[in-house]
Amino acid sequence: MSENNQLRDVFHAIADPTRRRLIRLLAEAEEIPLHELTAQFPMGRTAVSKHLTILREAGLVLDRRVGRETRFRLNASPLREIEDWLAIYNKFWGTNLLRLNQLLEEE
Amino acid sequence: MSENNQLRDVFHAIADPTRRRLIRLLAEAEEIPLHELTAQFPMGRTAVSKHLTILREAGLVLDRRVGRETRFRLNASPLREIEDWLAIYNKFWGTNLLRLNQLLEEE
DNA sequence: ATAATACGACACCATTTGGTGTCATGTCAA
DNA sequence: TTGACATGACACCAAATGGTGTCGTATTAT
Repeated sequence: MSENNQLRDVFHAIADPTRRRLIRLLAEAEEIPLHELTAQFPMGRTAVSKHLTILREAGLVLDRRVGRETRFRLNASPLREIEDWLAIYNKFWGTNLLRLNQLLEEE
Repeated sequence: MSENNQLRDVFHAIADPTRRRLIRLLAEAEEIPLHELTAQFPMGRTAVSKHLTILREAGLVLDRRVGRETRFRLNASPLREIEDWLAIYNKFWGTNLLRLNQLLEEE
Protein backbone atom coordinates (compact mmCIF):
# COMPACT_ATOMS: atom_id res chain seq x y z
CA MET A 1 0.00 0.00 0.00
CA SER A 2 2.86 2.36 -0.67
CA GLU A 3 1.12 5.12 -2.57
CA ASN A 4 3.82 7.57 -1.57
CA ASN A 5 6.86 7.03 -3.74
CA GLN A 6 7.35 10.78 -3.84
CA LEU A 7 10.97 11.60 -4.46
CA ARG A 8 9.95 15.08 -5.56
CA ASP A 9 7.93 17.80 -3.92
CA VAL A 10 4.44 17.97 -5.43
CA PHE A 11 4.41 21.75 -4.89
CA HIS A 12 7.54 22.03 -6.96
CA ALA A 13 6.19 19.69 -9.63
CA ILE A 14 3.13 21.84 -10.33
CA ALA A 15 5.07 25.11 -10.22
CA ASP A 16 5.96 24.93 -13.91
CA PRO A 17 3.33 26.00 -16.51
CA THR A 18 4.48 23.32 -18.97
CA ARG A 19 3.98 20.62 -16.33
CA ARG A 20 0.54 21.96 -15.45
CA ARG A 21 -0.39 21.81 -19.10
CA LEU A 22 0.86 18.23 -19.28
CA ILE A 23 -1.40 17.39 -16.36
CA ARG A 24 -4.28 19.04 -18.13
CA LEU A 25 -3.66 17.10 -21.34
CA LEU A 26 -3.39 13.83 -19.46
CA ALA A 27 -6.65 14.56 -17.66
CA GLU A 28 -8.46 14.76 -20.97
CA ALA A 29 -7.29 11.39 -22.29
CA GLU A 30 -6.70 7.97 -20.84
CA GLU A 31 -3.17 7.49 -22.04
CA ILE A 32 -0.88 9.57 -24.26
CA PRO A 33 2.51 8.60 -25.71
CA LEU A 34 5.48 10.93 -25.40
CA HIS A 35 5.69 11.90 -29.07
CA GLU A 36 2.02 12.90 -29.06
CA LEU A 37 2.49 15.04 -25.94
CA THR A 38 5.59 16.62 -27.44
CA ALA A 39 3.58 17.73 -30.47
CA GLN A 40 1.52 19.99 -28.19
CA PHE A 41 4.51 22.06 -27.06
CA PRO A 42 6.90 24.49 -28.72
CA MET A 43 9.90 22.62 -27.27
CA GLY A 44 11.77 19.45 -28.12
CA ARG A 45 11.06 15.87 -27.05
CA THR A 46 13.92 15.82 -24.52
CA ALA A 47 12.52 18.81 -22.65
CA VAL A 48 9.01 17.35 -22.45
CA SER A 49 10.44 14.04 -21.32
CA LYS A 50 12.31 15.78 -18.50
CA HIS A 51 9.13 17.48 -17.32
CA LEU A 52 7.34 14.13 -17.36
CA THR A 53 10.15 12.61 -15.31
CA ILE A 54 9.65 15.30 -12.66
CA LEU A 55 5.90 14.61 -12.66
CA ARG A 56 6.58 10.88 -12.35
CA GLU A 57 8.96 11.42 -9.43
CA ALA A 58 6.24 13.44 -7.73
CA GLY A 59 3.83 10.55 -8.27
CA LEU A 60 1.57 12.60 -10.54
CA VAL A 61 2.14 10.50 -13.63
CA LEU A 62 2.46 6.82 -14.49
CA ASP A 63 4.29 5.58 -17.54
CA ARG A 64 4.65 2.25 -19.34
CA ARG A 65 6.31 1.08 -22.51
CA VAL A 66 3.98 -0.16 -25.24
CA GLY A 67 5.92 -1.25 -28.31
CA ARG A 68 8.29 1.54 -29.19
CA GLU A 69 6.34 4.26 -27.43
CA THR A 70 6.13 5.29 -23.79
CA ARG A 71 2.59 6.09 -22.75
CA PHE A 72 1.75 8.36 -19.85
CA ARG A 73 -1.34 8.65 -17.72
CA LEU A 74 -2.38 10.94 -14.91
CA ASN A 75 -2.37 10.00 -11.26
CA ALA A 76 -4.03 12.96 -9.56
CA SER A 77 -4.05 11.67 -5.99
CA PRO A 78 -0.80 13.36 -4.85
CA LEU A 79 -2.62 16.65 -5.47
CA ARG A 80 -4.46 15.91 -2.28
CA GLU A 81 -1.40 17.17 -0.43
CA ILE A 82 -1.93 20.58 -2.03
CA GLU A 83 -5.61 20.48 -1.14
CA ASP A 84 -4.78 19.68 2.48
CA TRP A 85 -2.30 22.51 2.61
CA LEU A 86 -4.83 24.95 1.17
CA ALA A 87 -7.46 23.91 3.69
CA ILE A 88 -5.47 25.67 6.41
CA TYR A 89 -5.67 29.00 4.62
CA ASN A 90 -8.99 29.22 2.80
CA LYS A 91 -10.58 30.39 6.04
CA PHE A 92 -8.56 33.59 5.56
CA TRP A 93 -9.97 34.25 2.10
CA GLY A 94 -12.98 36.15 3.39
CA THR A 95 -11.28 38.13 6.11
CA ASN A 96 -8.35 39.47 4.14
CA LEU A 97 -10.18 42.13 2.25
CA LEU A 98 -11.22 43.51 5.61
CA ARG A 99 -7.60 43.38 6.70
CA LEU A 100 -6.59 45.28 3.60
CA ASN A 101 -9.14 47.97 4.35
CA GLN A 102 -7.90 48.28 7.93
CA LEU A 103 -4.40 48.65 6.57
CA LEU A 104 -5.36 51.39 4.15
CA GLU A 105 -7.27 53.29 6.81
CA GLU A 106 -4.30 53.24 9.14
CA GLU A 107 -2.17 55.12 6.63
CA MET B 1 -10.77 47.02 -7.20
CA SER B 2 -7.57 45.63 -8.66
CA GLU B 3 -6.91 42.69 -6.44
CA ASN B 4 -4.69 41.13 -9.08
CA ASN B 5 -1.31 42.84 -9.04
CA GLN B 6 0.31 39.49 -9.60
CA LEU B 7 3.67 39.92 -11.23
CA ARG B 8 4.65 36.43 -10.11
CA ASP B 9 3.04 33.07 -10.56
CA VAL B 10 1.31 31.98 -7.36
CA PHE B 11 2.17 28.34 -8.13
CA HIS B 12 5.81 29.27 -8.28
CA ALA B 13 5.56 31.33 -5.10
CA ILE B 14 4.34 28.42 -2.98
CA ALA B 15 6.78 25.93 -4.52
CA ASP B 16 9.51 26.76 -2.02
CA PRO B 17 9.34 25.23 1.50
CA THR B 18 10.77 28.38 3.11
CA ARG B 19 8.04 30.48 1.53
CA ARG B 20 5.34 28.04 2.64
CA ARG B 21 6.68 28.29 6.17
CA LEU B 22 6.60 32.07 5.93
CA ILE B 23 2.95 31.86 4.92
CA ARG B 24 2.31 29.57 7.88
CA LEU B 25 4.00 31.95 10.30
CA LEU B 26 2.10 34.93 8.94
CA ALA B 27 -1.17 33.03 9.26
CA GLU B 28 -0.58 32.63 12.98
CA ALA B 29 -0.02 36.32 13.70
CA GLU B 30 -1.49 39.57 12.52
CA GLU B 31 1.73 41.25 11.53
CA ILE B 32 5.38 40.25 11.82
CA PRO B 33 8.48 42.37 11.16
CA LEU B 34 11.28 41.05 8.95
CA HIS B 35 13.85 40.59 11.73
CA GLU B 36 11.38 38.51 13.71
CA LEU B 37 10.62 36.29 10.72
CA THR B 38 14.33 35.93 10.00
CA ALA B 39 14.90 34.59 13.52
CA GLN B 40 12.75 31.56 12.63
CA PHE B 41 15.02 30.42 9.78
CA PRO B 42 18.57 29.08 9.51
CA MET B 43 19.41 31.63 6.83
CA GLY B 44 20.29 35.33 6.76
CA ARG B 45 18.00 38.33 6.64
CA THR B 46 18.72 39.01 2.96
CA ALA B 47 17.54 35.54 1.94
CA VAL B 48 14.30 35.79 3.92
CA SER B 49 13.70 39.25 2.51
CA LYS B 50 14.06 37.89 -1.02
CA HIS B 51 11.51 35.18 -0.33
CA LEU B 52 9.11 37.77 1.05
CA THR B 53 9.59 39.87 -2.08
CA ILE B 54 8.54 36.90 -4.21
CA LEU B 55 5.49 36.37 -1.99
CA ARG B 56 4.65 40.06 -2.26
CA GLU B 57 4.94 40.00 -6.05
CA ALA B 58 2.54 37.05 -6.07
CA GLY B 59 0.13 39.08 -3.95
CA LEU B 60 0.37 36.68 -1.02
CA VAL B 61 1.90 39.17 1.37
CA LEU B 62 1.48 42.83 2.22
CA ASP B 63 4.22 44.91 3.80
CA ARG B 64 4.46 48.35 5.37
CA ARG B 65 7.18 50.31 7.11
CA VAL B 66 6.59 51.05 10.78
CA GLY B 67 9.46 52.99 12.26
CA ARG B 68 12.64 51.19 11.35
CA GLU B 69 10.99 47.84 10.78
CA THR B 70 9.08 46.40 7.82
CA ARG B 71 6.05 44.44 8.94
CA PHE B 72 4.48 41.73 6.85
CA ARG B 73 1.01 40.28 6.85
CA LEU B 74 -0.66 37.48 4.95
CA ASN B 75 -3.04 37.98 2.07
CA ALA B 76 -4.33 34.49 1.35
CA SER B 77 -6.79 35.32 -1.40
CA PRO B 78 -4.45 34.61 -4.36
CA LEU B 79 -4.45 31.00 -3.15
CA ARG B 80 -7.92 30.80 -4.61
CA GLU B 81 -6.25 30.38 -7.99
CA ILE B 82 -4.65 27.16 -6.73
CA GLU B 83 -7.97 26.01 -5.35
CA ASP B 84 -9.69 26.66 -8.69
CA TRP B 85 -6.98 24.73 -10.49
CA LEU B 86 -7.29 21.78 -8.12
CA ALA B 87 -11.07 21.69 -8.58
CA ILE B 88 -10.54 20.38 -12.10
CA TYR B 89 -8.64 17.35 -10.88
CA ASN B 90 -10.04 16.30 -7.55
CA LYS B 91 -12.72 14.33 -9.38
CA PHE B 92 -9.89 12.02 -10.48
CA TRP B 93 -8.79 11.29 -6.93
CA GLY B 94 -11.17 8.42 -6.46
CA THR B 95 -10.79 6.82 -9.85
CA ASN B 96 -7.05 6.65 -10.05
CA LEU B 97 -6.53 3.75 -7.72
CA LEU B 98 -8.79 1.79 -10.03
CA ARG B 99 -6.69 2.90 -12.97
CA LEU B 100 -3.59 1.76 -11.20
CA ASN B 101 -5.13 -1.66 -10.63
CA GLN B 102 -6.12 -1.94 -14.26
CA LEU B 103 -2.58 -1.06 -15.21
CA LEU B 104 -1.09 -3.71 -12.96
CA GLU B 105 -3.47 -6.36 -14.26
CA GLU B 106 -2.53 -5.59 -17.85
CA GLU B 107 1.11 -6.45 -17.21
C1' DA C 1 25.70 62.99 20.30
C1' DT C 2 26.49 58.41 19.94
C1' DA C 3 25.64 53.72 19.32
C1' DA C 4 22.74 49.93 18.15
C1' DT C 5 19.04 48.33 15.31
C1' DA C 6 16.44 47.24 11.01
C1' DC C 7 16.43 47.54 6.58
C1' DG C 8 17.15 48.13 1.24
C1' DA C 9 20.20 47.77 -2.38
C1' DC C 10 24.01 45.74 -4.13
C1' DA C 11 27.67 42.59 -5.84
C1' DC C 12 28.74 38.04 -5.77
C1' DC C 13 28.59 32.84 -6.09
C1' DA C 14 27.33 27.74 -6.47
C1' DT C 15 23.70 25.03 -7.91
C1' DT C 16 19.44 24.07 -10.22
C1' DT C 17 16.47 24.62 -14.00
C1' DG C 18 14.78 24.31 -18.54
C1' DG C 19 16.15 24.06 -22.68
C1' DT C 20 19.27 22.21 -26.78
C1' DG C 21 21.62 18.54 -29.87
C1' DT C 22 23.48 13.91 -30.65
C1' DC C 23 24.04 9.00 -30.41
C1' DA C 24 22.71 4.21 -29.63
C1' DT C 25 18.97 0.98 -29.29
C1' DG C 26 14.62 -1.27 -29.71
C1' DT C 27 10.39 -1.58 -32.58
C1' DC C 28 7.43 -1.43 -36.47
C1' DA C 29 6.48 -1.25 -41.56
C1' DA C 30 7.57 -2.12 -46.47
C1' DT D 1 16.39 -6.62 -44.55
C1' DT D 2 16.19 -2.17 -44.79
C1' DG D 3 14.53 2.15 -43.23
C1' DA D 4 11.65 5.13 -40.47
C1' DC D 5 10.07 5.91 -35.89
C1' DA D 6 10.13 6.51 -30.65
C1' DT D 7 12.78 6.61 -26.95
C1' DG D 8 16.57 6.78 -23.25
C1' DA D 9 20.80 8.42 -22.05
C1' DC D 10 23.91 11.40 -22.30
C1' DA D 11 26.85 16.10 -22.85
C1' DC D 12 26.14 20.69 -22.97
C1' DC D 13 24.57 25.56 -22.12
C1' DA D 14 22.30 30.10 -20.62
C1' DA D 15 19.51 31.83 -17.22
C1' DA D 16 17.14 31.57 -12.89
C1' DT D 17 17.35 30.33 -8.04
C1' DG D 18 18.67 30.56 -3.33
C1' DG D 19 22.01 31.65 -0.73
C1' DT D 20 26.11 34.86 1.08
C1' DG D 21 28.48 39.36 2.65
C1' DT D 22 28.89 44.47 2.66
C1' DC D 23 27.63 49.26 2.51
C1' DG D 24 24.68 53.19 3.31
C1' DT D 25 20.81 55.12 5.65
C1' DA D 26 16.88 55.90 8.55
C1' DT D 27 15.23 55.10 13.16
C1' DT D 28 15.39 54.28 17.99
C1' DA D 29 17.59 54.03 22.57
C1' DT D 30 21.13 55.68 25.80
